Amino acid sequence: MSEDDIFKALGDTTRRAIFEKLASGAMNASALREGMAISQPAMSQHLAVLRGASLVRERRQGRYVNYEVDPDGLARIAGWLARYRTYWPARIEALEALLKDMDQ
Amino acid sequence: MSEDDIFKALGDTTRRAIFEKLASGAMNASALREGMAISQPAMSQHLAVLRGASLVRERRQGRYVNYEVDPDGLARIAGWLARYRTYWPARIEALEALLKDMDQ
DNA sequence: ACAATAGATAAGCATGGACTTATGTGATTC
DNA sequence: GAATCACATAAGTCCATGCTTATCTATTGT
Repeated sequence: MSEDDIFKALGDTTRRAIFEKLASGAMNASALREGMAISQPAMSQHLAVLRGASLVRERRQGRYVNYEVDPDGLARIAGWLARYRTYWPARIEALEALLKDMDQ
Repeated sequence: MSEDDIFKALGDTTRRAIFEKLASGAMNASALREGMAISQPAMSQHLAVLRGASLVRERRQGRYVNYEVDPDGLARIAGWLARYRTYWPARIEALEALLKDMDQ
């Protein structure tokens, strides 16, 4: 798991779509494929890449493999982003505040 | 400028290094090359990619071109990241707090 | 034990991306 | 105005990557 792995993993639209789907709830590879014109091996390969970037983690459940968001990858991005905080525009601060409100 | 462009741009170690250098202060392409085993055309091409991702912007100054961090790209990443706030571990919140302290 | 199902892996192919050398363009200096 | 300098662009090469089809492994159900 490196910043290279993470950004490369997210540099693919399909993978970001998969990640987004997982963010709305853990599910197995077959469930992920539903409504996504993507072959079984392709999905498997994408998940492997996301796993290698610590953006996703798996949990075996019988013959199913349940996938879920791995906070580690997200944390790493946040860490990277934080280094450039000096350049964050006011708009981001506003967004942050908004999100903080929404949480409550 | 799309999320694809941004993540793809950052998926390259050399480009992240260039970006990091620029984050420590605006400079022209030649200055950027100093201490970085990279050819002039390669640098120019990397800068073009970073520009295309709104991570960097240029300002012509005579025959020099001064490059600087463009907050737009960073804002876009922050926005993307914010969508998955639910999964941010406590550690990030701590980091955020720390950075907020350091600002003062 | 056997068939079916969920998923991973292998191998091949086609495209994309990072580099190279060579050349072009626009500003500066003598 | 000719040489020089800062940078961009063109064209070619090589490796990475995302897909495909085919096959393998592991678990479940009958």
